[in-house]
Amino acid sequence: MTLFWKKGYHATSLKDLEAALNMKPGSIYAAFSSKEGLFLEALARYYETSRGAFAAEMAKAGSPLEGVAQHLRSYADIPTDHPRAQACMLLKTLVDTRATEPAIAEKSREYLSGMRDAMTEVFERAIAAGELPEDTDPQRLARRLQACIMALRFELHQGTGEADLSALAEDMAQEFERLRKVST
Amino acid sequence: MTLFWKKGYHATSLKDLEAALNMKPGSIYAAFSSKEGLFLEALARYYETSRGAFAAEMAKAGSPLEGVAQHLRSYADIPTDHPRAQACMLLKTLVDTRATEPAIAEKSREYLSGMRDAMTEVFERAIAAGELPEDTDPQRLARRLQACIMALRFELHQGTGEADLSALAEDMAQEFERLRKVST
DNA sequence: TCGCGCATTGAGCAATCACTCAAAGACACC
DNA sequence: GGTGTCTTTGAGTGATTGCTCAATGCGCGA
Repeated sequence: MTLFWKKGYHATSLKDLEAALNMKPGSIYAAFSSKEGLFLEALARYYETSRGAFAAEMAKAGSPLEGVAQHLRSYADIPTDHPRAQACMLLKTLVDTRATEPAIAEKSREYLSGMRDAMTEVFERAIAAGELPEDTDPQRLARRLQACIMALRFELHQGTGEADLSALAEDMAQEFERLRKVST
Repeated sequence: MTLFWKKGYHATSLKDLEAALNMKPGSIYAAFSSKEGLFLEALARYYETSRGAFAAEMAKAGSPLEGVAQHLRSYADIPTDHPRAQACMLLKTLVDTRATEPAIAEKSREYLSGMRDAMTEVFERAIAAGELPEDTDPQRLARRLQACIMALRFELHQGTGEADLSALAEDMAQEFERLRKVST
């Protein structure tokens, strides 16, 4: 997964995979049936761990909106040489495969939508808890949050310095905090 | 340029390029010396026309901040089947080549920084015109604007429907309009 | 110890990759 | 028409691609 994430589907060769998995081609094909099959399993693993980690982070937070703001700010703390300091694998994959590998691209879209669902739930909880007004559209906010996360991760990918990155994360976090209903 | 933009550096083969340019391999190498050379020229063209178009759009707008908001909203009007209805070529390139083609990745970063400079100028004009407070940081706003544009274009890439897209663009546009200094 | 079922091996497949170069063609000037 | 210069041509280069399969190794019950 790490290798595919770093190099992308097209730029990763079977030679690379043999070395990374310490398996010979025959074994790889016995287990995954094709490069595409192996990639799809790596992508599924990425999706599941990402979604799980997001849910866990939200559960730990003091409130839904606090969790969102905290999550956005957390991207500023990732060191530039960390393996997570690059674009979201779902974004990379969709960009890499949309024109050439429709099956993989479709899965990416599906997973992106799944992540958005997890975000929608957070905003629904915020509404239920009275943190956001009743007439808030949670799906719309989820898309906005996802847009922020994609952009932040792409900044990581670019290698943007910590100061600029935390300024951007701060702006985004405040954008969501400003939505908080003034307690009545 | 269109072909490279659509398929990316790795997924575009010389065969594809021969067909698109209607040139035989020999002529291509006489003119561009390598696939990388040809790609870099395509990327330079993308950068120059993008930057030019952005500057022209800003010049036409009633005020700097109006221009920014209008530009963001304009992404919602791009039809899904349009060639521009995909991620920014600079983003795609950086994502595609960071791990494998350092020279190309570096050029992408340079161009992204150049685009950000153009955006910084717009916010500087907004400050000079009294549209934004004197203590505003134009570079910080530029990075925020670029983040929004990257995210919007990636939504286009995903194939997000017009309704969701214009809702997102609207949220982003208002975010910048809200910065406007209340006239004193 | 033997035989059986299953996983692993890695040389090698056809296809494709980016790229080269000797030969033919195109064009301007006299 | 002839000559010199520059461009275009496309078959062919070796390397690499994703992938196959007969041969071998291994673990386990009898």
